[in-house]
Amino acid sequence: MTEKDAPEAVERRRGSGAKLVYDALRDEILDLVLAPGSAIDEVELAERFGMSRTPIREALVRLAGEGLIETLPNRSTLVAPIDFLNIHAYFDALTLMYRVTGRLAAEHHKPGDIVRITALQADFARAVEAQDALAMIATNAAFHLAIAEAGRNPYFTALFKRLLDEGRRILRLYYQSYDDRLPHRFVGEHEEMIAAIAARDLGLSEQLGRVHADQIVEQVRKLLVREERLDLTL
Amino acid sequence: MTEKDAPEAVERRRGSGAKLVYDALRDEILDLVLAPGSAIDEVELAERFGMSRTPIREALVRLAGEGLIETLPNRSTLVAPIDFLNIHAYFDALTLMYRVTGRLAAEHHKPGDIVRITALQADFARAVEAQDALAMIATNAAFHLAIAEAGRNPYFTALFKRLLDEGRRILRLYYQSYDDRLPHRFVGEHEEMIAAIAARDLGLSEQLGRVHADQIVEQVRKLLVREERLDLTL
DNA sequence: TGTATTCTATTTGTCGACAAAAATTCAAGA
DNA sequence: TCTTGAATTTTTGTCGACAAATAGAATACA
Repeated sequence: MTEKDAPEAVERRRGSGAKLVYDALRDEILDLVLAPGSAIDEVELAERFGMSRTPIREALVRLAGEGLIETLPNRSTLVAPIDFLNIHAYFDALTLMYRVTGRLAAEHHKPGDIVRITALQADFARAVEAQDALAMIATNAAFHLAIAEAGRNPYFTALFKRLLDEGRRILRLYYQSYDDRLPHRFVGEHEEMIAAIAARDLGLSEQLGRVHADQIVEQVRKLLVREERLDLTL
Repeated sequence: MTEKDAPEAVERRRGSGAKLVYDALRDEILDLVLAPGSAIDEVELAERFGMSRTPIREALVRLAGEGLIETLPNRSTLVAPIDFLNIHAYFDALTLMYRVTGRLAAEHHKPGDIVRITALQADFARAVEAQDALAMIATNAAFHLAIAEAGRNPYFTALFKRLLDEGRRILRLYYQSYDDRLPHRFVGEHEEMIAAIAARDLGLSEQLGRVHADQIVEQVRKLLVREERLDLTL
């Protein structure tokens, strides 16, 4: 039961190793448990998960493919830094995906979709009530991803998923100093979005997506400006 | 020099193995040298490239991350089939990316960009003159990717790259039976796009992107209808 | 003849080991 | 003390081997 050199090692089905490590590392990166820019030690991970380096490396290759880590050839691999220089490009892409997925969801959603989306929205509302920042971030991303999936365009869904992932790291900074009125506003906006999608109002769904995105962008922008000022005064 | 069991094996720098295999397989998949849906044999590839299965597997993991192959756990890995059921989603995404990258290129391009884009357009024009279908496809994709890069949004560029890649396989079918007037029309449209981008006319650039996309979508759609009819008459 | 079951063969996922490359330490000389 | 260069340690990329999982062949049974 107690193995000092393999804390998370358990009996697993063959073939599940890489996925296990991938999921664990992904969450730790997105929740900022692993600091952006910090080094990743393959051997350490192998010991921690109680497996050889082979499945660890497979997980790292997959993470690198999604831009969550960076591998320097023959040298260390790092947790991808948050690129504040390209933050404008990020906001552009995020806003467009909010609009597009909103519109497509209104166009292509099927009966079960609204049920799923509503359930995830309830999860988000609960997290807001409980003031659980990590849960807010995760449930918010799940909610918007469900809308994207209702739009039934895997290309947009994949990009949006990547953007929401990257956003989890930024929001993790944001929610550390959040104004607690804002999440409540998001709850209301989410409900408007669901109604517009259910009513198959393409234009309104897209517009609400844009408004919602602008809301978030504006808040993060304020946060960044404040951070910059803090940097300057140090 | 002659090694019967490792045709492509040569002295390489350490660390280049996976990339070599990745590039080679990627080209063979996109040029339809490897048939969509066909199985991939790791051992065979290892022998062909004269290396062990480890770097081969790394290349396969990366290709799977980009959706170019599909891995069935504990079973074979196959070249990703062309998904004609989702072709509508593909066209939607492609059209939007043509528009967005056109607009952003007009907004953010820097001096060197126009030079690069013009050079790639010249390559495309040459391929059209030479009636070299494979070259047309490759240079066309490179041209549009250069426009995307001038737009300086890595998220859009990455999605567009993936779409253009996937498109290479579809166009490979298309150009087997192409009407030779069409590529010439594309040459003219490309030149209009360059002019609009250089003039920093955001609206026109976006509109030309849309027109260009519609052009391609319409042609591929016609092709698909024809193929369907052929299927029915068999 | 058709179906179920055991056996065999192929293929995949994982492992431990080794060598190349880089990072680090240490020593020598200015 | 600082720089240069050699020696050592650490870390990565690759390899060959083995075992689990599956597919296919062979056999038994109805």
